[in-house]
Amino acid sequence: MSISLRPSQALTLWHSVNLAEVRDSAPDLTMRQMAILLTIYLDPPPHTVRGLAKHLNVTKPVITRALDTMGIMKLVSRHRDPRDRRNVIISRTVNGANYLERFADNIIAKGRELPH
Amino acid sequence: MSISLRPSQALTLWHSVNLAEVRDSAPDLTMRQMAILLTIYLDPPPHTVRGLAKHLNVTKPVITRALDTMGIMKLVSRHRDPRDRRNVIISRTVNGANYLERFADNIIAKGRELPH
DNA sequence: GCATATTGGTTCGGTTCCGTAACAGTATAA
DNA sequence: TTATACTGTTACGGAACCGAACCAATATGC
Repeated sequence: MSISLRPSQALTLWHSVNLAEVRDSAPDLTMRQMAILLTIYLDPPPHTVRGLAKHLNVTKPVITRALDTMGIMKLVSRHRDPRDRRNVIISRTVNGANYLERFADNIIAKGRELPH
Repeated sequence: MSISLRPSQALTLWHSVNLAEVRDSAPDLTMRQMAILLTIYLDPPPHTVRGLAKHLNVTKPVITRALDTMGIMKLVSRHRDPRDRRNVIISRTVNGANYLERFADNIIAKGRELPH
């Protein structure tokens, strides 16, 4: 069940969601941070630093720092892989799931309000 | 003709578009810059620095700096209002219209590919 | 055991962005 | 004319982010 948009609708949808994020100026996420968070929640685990870096086409420190920030926000959690202790497995949290649930609701609401 | 999305679809759509932006690492725009650009192209003119700052709930220098950057990228243009030379009128460019057209096409394509 | 490879993290100098405050130019009103 | 208000820009110190290079810990192959 794909969705069908006209160009002005696509831009208006993007604009509405974006504007809401910018306006309330809560400690919001960078585009990269958001991409990382969504990858963790939408793509099948396990997720590692190296894997995420390759997937997003960015360097490792970008992932490490983003995980630091989002870890403090309790949006993701990290722990060592017991089977190969070099790896760090990144996993979801209840808080992160709630955050994305609210974000999705926001997108849905803006989509519903789209003009002709 | 509003659109209807389920939460997983909303997040997948956002993720796909976001990921494409992050990946190609072209000199991409900040969330704020994107919000400004879309406001200029979607809301009726005229657009001023002060008006945009109020609309986005940010300070004036944020707008000035974003316009500097996007001016260099030729996405927007600035000129003094001849009727009140204190005002700066921000207007669209062909290059900016093309940029947003491609961006909209990207959103539409990702929406079309959405799974059930 | 020992050399090598792999993984995540940290350090470094540099760049960009931020908000506050001060500033220059323009309009308005007395 | 002169004082005041308004608009956009610039300075400034601080914070966040960037990629390259390096480091510590762990695994693998001989």
